[in-house]
Amino acid sequence: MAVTIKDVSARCGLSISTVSKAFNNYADISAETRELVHRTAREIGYYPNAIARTLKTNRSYNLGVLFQEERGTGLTHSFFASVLDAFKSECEKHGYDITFINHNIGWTGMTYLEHCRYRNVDGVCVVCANFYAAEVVELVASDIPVVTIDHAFSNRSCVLSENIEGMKALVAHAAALGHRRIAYVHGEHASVTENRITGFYRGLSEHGIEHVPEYLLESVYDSPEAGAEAVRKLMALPTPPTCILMPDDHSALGALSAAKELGLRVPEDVSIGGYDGSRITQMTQPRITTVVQDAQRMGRQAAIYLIDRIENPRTAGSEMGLIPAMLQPGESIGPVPSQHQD
Amino acid sequence: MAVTIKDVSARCGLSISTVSKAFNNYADISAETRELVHRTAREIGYYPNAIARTLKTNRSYNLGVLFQEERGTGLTHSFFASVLDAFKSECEKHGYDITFINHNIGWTGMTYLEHCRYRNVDGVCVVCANFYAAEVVELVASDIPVVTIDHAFSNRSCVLSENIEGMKALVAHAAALGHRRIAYVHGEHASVTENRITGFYRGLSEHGIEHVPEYLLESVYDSPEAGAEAVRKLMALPTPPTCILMPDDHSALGALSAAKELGLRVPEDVSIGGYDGSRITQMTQPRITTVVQDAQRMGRQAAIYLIDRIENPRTAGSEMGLIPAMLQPGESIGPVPSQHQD
DNA sequence: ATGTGATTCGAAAGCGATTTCGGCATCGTG
DNA sequence: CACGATGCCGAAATCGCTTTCGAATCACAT
Repeated sequence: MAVTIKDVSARCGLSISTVSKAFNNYADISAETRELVHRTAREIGYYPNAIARTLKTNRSYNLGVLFQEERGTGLTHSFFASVLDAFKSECEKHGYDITFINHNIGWTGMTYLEHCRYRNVDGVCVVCANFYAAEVVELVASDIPVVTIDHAFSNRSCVLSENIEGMKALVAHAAALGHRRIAYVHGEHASVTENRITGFYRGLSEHGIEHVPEYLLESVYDSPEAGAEAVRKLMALPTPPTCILMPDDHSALGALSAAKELGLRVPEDVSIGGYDGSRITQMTQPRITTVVQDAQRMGRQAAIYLIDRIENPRTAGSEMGLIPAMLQPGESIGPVPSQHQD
Repeated sequence: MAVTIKDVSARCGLSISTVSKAFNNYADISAETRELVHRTAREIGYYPNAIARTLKTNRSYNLGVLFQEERGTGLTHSFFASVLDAFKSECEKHGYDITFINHNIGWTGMTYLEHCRYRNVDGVCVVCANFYAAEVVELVASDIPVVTIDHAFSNRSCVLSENIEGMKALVAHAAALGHRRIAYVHGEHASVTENRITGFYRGLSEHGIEHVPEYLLESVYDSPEAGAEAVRKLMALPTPPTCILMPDDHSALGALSAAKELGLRVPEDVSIGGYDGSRITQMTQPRITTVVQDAQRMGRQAAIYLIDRIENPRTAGSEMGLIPAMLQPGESIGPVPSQHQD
């Protein structure tokens, strides 16, 4: 069915080896024969079969992408979808395809690492997984080139969003508008979360605001419902916060609707902050004040690091890309209500 | 580096063939040796290499996914991301991995079909492409099993959302609330669009509403900005509509903010309808009345059809899955304002 | 003993490519 | 004219696995 190298060799009366070498730009092929080979290849629609080539060369031009699976939201998470999209585009530019890595393929109980070997991927991008899981650690510690996003392993390349600075900027913005009772609803345990909490603390102290333990609440990323619940709890405190920073934009949406249920106007009665900078923040009323993470750049950078590591195993070291996050003021964080100023 | 079948054969003193046959459940292997092979395989961490197996059997257990690329929004489109997510999960259950198919891989100008052959995919799911493009037609007409989503080719399996019924239900909902000046802002040319327009017309006529040409406007899917612009145009008409149905939920968001800019309350002054049933519709104020498309089920069904076709090439015919869409009432479509009733 | 059938295993070819190494012209040079 | 150098190409091994077909063994009936 498919046209193979044999067809090309037969058609131009050359050996298989010669055709192969013509395709791989070997020096011992004359310009004319190289031209002949390429021409006839084009005529009969020949492309070297990636599978056969991989078997022989051990280079698949295929990259693995590891997405979290414990929670359902893999691809549907807009931030990670953007990262993946950019990663994919950049990979394609360099001739790499991508495949998802998982650990429940078929009946077999393959680990992530085993799945990678099974498919012969040249490298893996760990996008959003539980970085503390044994299986992930095993993969990262293996000889397969790895790049991680939003988590740093020693001796491996990674791309990080500037979470500390981003969070500090958000707190500074709120403080500049007079807020001193600032609450932070954070997501689950992860590097990202730790860094944002650090940024939150630093932001507070830089503006001489002392931290109230009740104002730090754990919630779940990307869950409007959990976000709404957190807001209800906070507003039920004896002295509720005047500004609530949420783990992400979807949670902020949940916060907005919780506020409405409570009869509170945003930002007149309470201010709400988001994180991520997803498109929806610009379409809500009020527009959500958020911190934009440059997902496109993160995905692109990850691809560049990974491919560099694959193609230049000696020279390429483990790089760490810090991608700046930018405050995007909306209307959901406003001046502190006067009766609340202290 | 990697452990091969040879290692297993050496370790248990059996030939390579025997090990292979033990793994593939051949009948001429005794229960004891089969057990021995599996045990030692487990001990030294052996998994058959997918690449080598593919080369020999011409079955890659790899499925291609074709996403639109002309516009940037591939993975970031929430509806398609959901479809893909479900497709992926179902495939993994059956032991298939998935790879993205595109036509600008590296420097080579491969067509979609060539890319599929290059990677030896067992089948392809065309999710959101320009179904009229020559390249796509070529792929669909080839011998590679194909399933399409939201577009039907003769003699190929497909999964369709019930767009006509969905749209009719939406119109009926608006009509029941007294609306007779109903506008429809539709997306670009595509089967989906045609069907929804058909549903729109039918809905109107079923309720004895005559169609006003100015009330049918073309916009772009998933573009709040374009949606907002369409709303501005509609509301500038001599007799503006009382209810505007948008191509999707994101566009509906754009419509909401356009209405706000115009000083119109939703739904008191004008009603807005969405489509898709994405999560955000439940978190806006007002909540958006929309039609839920069961993206999960669509993706799952596509995977089932495709794998069936691959694994049972004789018996499996070309199936057509119609997935019902369901009206999800929110608050953005309300009763017609009294001064507008005619 | 011999033949028969069932059971279990191994040798070897081959999937489509890459890559080493050697062969054969051709050519310049002493 | 001989000889080594150079340029160009092909034979064959190989990657890790599947699968056909024949061989070996054993039991059992003849």
